[in-house]
Amino acid sequence: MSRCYALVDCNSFYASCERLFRPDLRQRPVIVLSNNDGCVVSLSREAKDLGIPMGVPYHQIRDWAQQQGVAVFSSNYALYGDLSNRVMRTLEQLAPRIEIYSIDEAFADLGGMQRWDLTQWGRQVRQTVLRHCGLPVCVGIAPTKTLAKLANHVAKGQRAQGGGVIVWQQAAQWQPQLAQTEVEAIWGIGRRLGRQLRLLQIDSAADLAAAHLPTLRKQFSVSVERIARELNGVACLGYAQMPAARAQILCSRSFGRRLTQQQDLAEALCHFACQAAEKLRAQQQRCRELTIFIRTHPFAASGQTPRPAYANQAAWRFLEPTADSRDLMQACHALLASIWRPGYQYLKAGVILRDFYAAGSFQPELFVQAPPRPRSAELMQVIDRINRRGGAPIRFAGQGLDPQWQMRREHLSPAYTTDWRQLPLVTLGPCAATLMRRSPATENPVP
DNA sequence: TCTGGGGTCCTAGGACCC
DNA sequence: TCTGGGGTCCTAGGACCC
Repeated sequence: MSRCYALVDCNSFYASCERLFRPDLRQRPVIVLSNNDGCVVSLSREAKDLGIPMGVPYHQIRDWAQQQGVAVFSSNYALYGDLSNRVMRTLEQLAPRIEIYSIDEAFADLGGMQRWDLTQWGRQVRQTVLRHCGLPVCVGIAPTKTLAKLANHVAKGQRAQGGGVIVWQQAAQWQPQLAQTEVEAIWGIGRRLGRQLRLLQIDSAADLAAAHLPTLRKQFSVSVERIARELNGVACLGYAQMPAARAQILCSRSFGRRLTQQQDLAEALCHFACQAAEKLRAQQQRCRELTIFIRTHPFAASGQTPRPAYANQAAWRFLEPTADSRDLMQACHALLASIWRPGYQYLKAGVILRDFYAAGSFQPELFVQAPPRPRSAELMQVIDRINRRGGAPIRFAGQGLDPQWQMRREHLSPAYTTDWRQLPLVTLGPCAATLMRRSPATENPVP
């Protein structure tokens, strides 16, 4: 049976989320910043039209953006994560099965639905998600994931004409588009590969589709060969309904300000370790390896006022797999002591967990068994349950009481959908409903 | 002063084994 | 004249994605 994939992708996802509870921003340019208010990572249509580039450091455009009346937001992952869930639950009702690919997009498996009016199906998806979640999406449908991605990209460009849905079932439908698509615009071809492909006169998606497959594999990799096949309608990328358990878990942050004390770094690392442990337990696993890394500013040595730069990492192997936050924190302390160097201004640190085992699946060596922590699993379970409920979380003293490394989020919007205290208020006027929200500072409703 | 965080997949090369 | 070869496993690093 031939395959058929739909890619459903939210338009300007973070910016759209911010706008959802701020109808006053509906026609205004909106941008969302990365952690620490570093770079621009999401732009509304109006902000793109102003020419703000994706990924630009915010400080480079701050004053200008203010003059242009751009609404600026810090990343609010509590809000985006919750709205993403609502979108995915909605899609599950509209498709036989979906594969969640990222926070704002999902593939739907439409195999067996080829005789349907797929354009009509795509329109229904757009309408339903808009009605249930208030978020605009575009839909691309094609026989392979790579083509569905491209169809979605085209649909985004055409949505002004009332479209937003592109369906390709025959090669004649997608071939004209391949000729117009730059090779770097293909899913899986980045800047580096693009440059190398262009050296071989492969400039467009059509060129890649027509390229000699064994040469592609030899000169690049099997991944590039697969992309070329997919552009010809031959599905190489399978469908994964269940998200595979993560093979590694990484928790890291750039700090809101530089850290110079070992104790502050230790607290940050312990905090990341506890976050990572929570994710590990959520996927019912234990890990045998923990890596920490610390580093100064990457541009420290080359900046205007050069500072000494330092980066290092170290790994710990547990005798037996563990998911106990206390084991991970102990390892963090030991590892930090081995790579800590005084006299540097540290900007970033992180914890990586690897080498996972399901509980009970590990054969310990006969004579080297770690002394078990009594009732470890039960304790962690209770902590996770309490922390999932929201409100004040349970934390370990090692995470610190007054973190010195909190990130900068000067433009954070309320947690409209995940915190009772920040719920938006709606007051009904004589003619129209006006959306209100509480000001966190005063608890008074403000428009 | 100011440049994110969290992932995956693939390959090359070294260690080790028989 | 001339030092085996083939296989597996692991890790580091590169490239990509959102």
